[in-house]
Formats: sequence, structure tokens, C-alpha cells
Amino acid sequence: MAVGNRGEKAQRQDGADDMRRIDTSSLEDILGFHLRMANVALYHDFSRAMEDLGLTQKQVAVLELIAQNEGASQIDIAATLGMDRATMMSLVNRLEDRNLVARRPSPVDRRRQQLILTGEGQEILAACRDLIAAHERKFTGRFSKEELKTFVGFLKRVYAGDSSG
Amino acid sequence: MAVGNRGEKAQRQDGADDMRRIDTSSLEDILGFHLRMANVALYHDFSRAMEDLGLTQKQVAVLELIAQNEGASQIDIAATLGMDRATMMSLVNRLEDRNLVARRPSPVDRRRQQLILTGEGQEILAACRDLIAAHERKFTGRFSKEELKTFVGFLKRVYAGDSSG
DNA sequence: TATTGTTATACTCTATAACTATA
DNA sequence: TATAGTTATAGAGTATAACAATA
Repeated sequence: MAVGNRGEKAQRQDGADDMRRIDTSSLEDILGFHLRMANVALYHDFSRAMEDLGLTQKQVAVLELIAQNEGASQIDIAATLGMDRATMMSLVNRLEDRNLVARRPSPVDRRRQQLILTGEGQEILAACRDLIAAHERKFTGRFSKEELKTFVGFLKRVYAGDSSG
Repeated sequence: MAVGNRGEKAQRQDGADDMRRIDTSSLEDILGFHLRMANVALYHDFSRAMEDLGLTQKQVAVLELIAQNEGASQIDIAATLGMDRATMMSLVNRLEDRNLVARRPSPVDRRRQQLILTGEGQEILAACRDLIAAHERKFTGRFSKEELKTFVGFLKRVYAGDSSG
């Protein structure tokens, strides 16, 4: 591990005595590093795509899960996405403040609140889907169908059985 | 895409009228979703592993890059990791407050500050490496050498050429 | 006793804007 | 004009602790 020129300074691109090109070989063999770098790249593009709608990755995921699982509770969604229930609370508060989701008491368990999309929430989600599809194509277009399937399988293997909340 | 039972409610695990199992099929075909889920899983385990040292993924990456590129500037490190320079500033401030890194003026460009690890920074980084190695093995152990190579190649393809800062 | 929601609190990361010093 | 650092400010996610209502 850590091949490269550890200890030696990276060559600068101009004649200055400061370096510009950063040697990353010490992180090269760390899977988590590459995973985070890929995530950062996707995050940047996602944020750019969602600039007008003002929604984050997490918010969209929550909207999508509520749409597909109408009446789910905060804690169910949170567990699915690996989020804390207090984190979920503030996220839903933000969506509720923007009138995208609503809470209604569960008829069978009065501790629980069911989450539903408002009409506005459904509209913004529909707009999201188009933007996300275009955003996704920028990256999925770099892979063949087979590669993509393998790739997703690898990613699932990383997060499979993660119930660490 | 989106196979599953969209529209139908997921079956509950007990007799209650609320759902517990969340249907995620609407996110199944989104590469970014799986990437984030993998990242979340890794993040949780990393945080647990670093509980005593109190360092985040980003902080460790910065320490490692400074160690390998002694004298690099904040902006060089930031660009490498896809971070904003103001974000980098506060991150370095935190590391400096903990006496893990130090700033010294560049001898050739008085706008720049060179970053170096303190002795304490070198010590904590050494401790980090062991913890991270153990943490990484939990995940890399799920892949063959060939698979891992392919996996990292895929991840690089996602973030290759990302200079969106 | 355990679960769900809730509130309070705090930290990290992120990002924009504006300013200073320097190139 | 552009770059590096800096400061101020704000928003979003994360997490812990504690409490009330309910199971």
C-alpha cells in the first residue's frame, strides 16, 4: 500500500517552490476514500441540478419514499435511510415548513404520525424526477449496462445489513 | 425500472395498520442512491471506529494529505478533496486548535500558508491508520482482489475529471 | 419497559459574499 | 486582474440527551 513517492514532494507545475499537485497515493488503497470522492462528485452535480428547486439528496429521497409508502412514520423512513430519528425530525420539519409534506396522526398507534405528500410536494417531486434523470445520465452514461449492474451490486454489498441506524 | 409493488402498501411485520417495511423500489435504479447508502454505512462504521480519537473522515484525509505533501497550501488540499476554500479554512482551524497541524508562511509566495503536521498530529495520524485499516477490512473483506480493483475503477470513473470544486 | 415523537443543544460540513494582502 | 487567506453568516445533516404520551 502507499506506493508512489511518499516522502518526496510532488513536482510543481510552475517554477514556484510551493507544491500545487497533491500526491494522494497514501489514500489510494482506501476504499472509503474513493467512495467519498465519488459521492462528492455526485453531490456537486446534484446540488447544481437542484439549484432552483432547493432540495437536497436526503430531502428528495425522503419525498420519494413518502410518495411510495404513503402513511409511513418518520422512524420507518429514518431507519431505511440510516438516519437518526432526531435528524429525520428536523428534515421533515423543513419539508413541512415548505408545505411539501404533512403529518397526520396514526389511527391505530397514537404515538405515531403518518407522513403524506401535499399536492405541492407531489408537484415538486415530479419536477425532481426529470432533473435527477438528467443528472444521473451524466454518470451512468460512463458505464455499460453490465458494468452498472455490477457496480450497484458492489455498492449494495457495502451497505447490506447495515442496521447501525 | 421500479419493479416491486409500487402503489401497494408494503406488508407490515405485525398486525398493525401502519407500515414498517419501506418499499425503496422507486430509488432502486438511481446510482446516486446506492452510492449514498454505501457512504452512510461506511460513515457510521468510521465514526464508531474513530470515537475515541474524535476525527472525521475529512479531517483524516486532510491530515494524511498534509503528511504526504508537507507544506501544501489550504487551497491545494481543498481542490484535491473537492472542498470549498472557506470550508477548508474552518476545518484547518479546528485541527490547529487541537494542535494537530500548524500554518507557516510560504517563503516564495506571501499569500500562501504552508501546512505542516505537529508532532501530536503525526502521532494521532499513526493511531488513525491502524483503526482505519481495521475498519476498512470489514468492508474490503467482502470482495475479492479482482472485484476490489474493478470497484475502485468504477468509483474513479464517477469522480474522474470532477473539478467543480 | 420500550417506542415515537418532540425539543434542546452542539458540532461538522457546506457555501456565498466580501475584505485584505499579495501576485 | 487574479489568487490565497480570512471573516462573517447561514443552512443542512448528524448525534446525544431528556421528556411526554402511548404501547
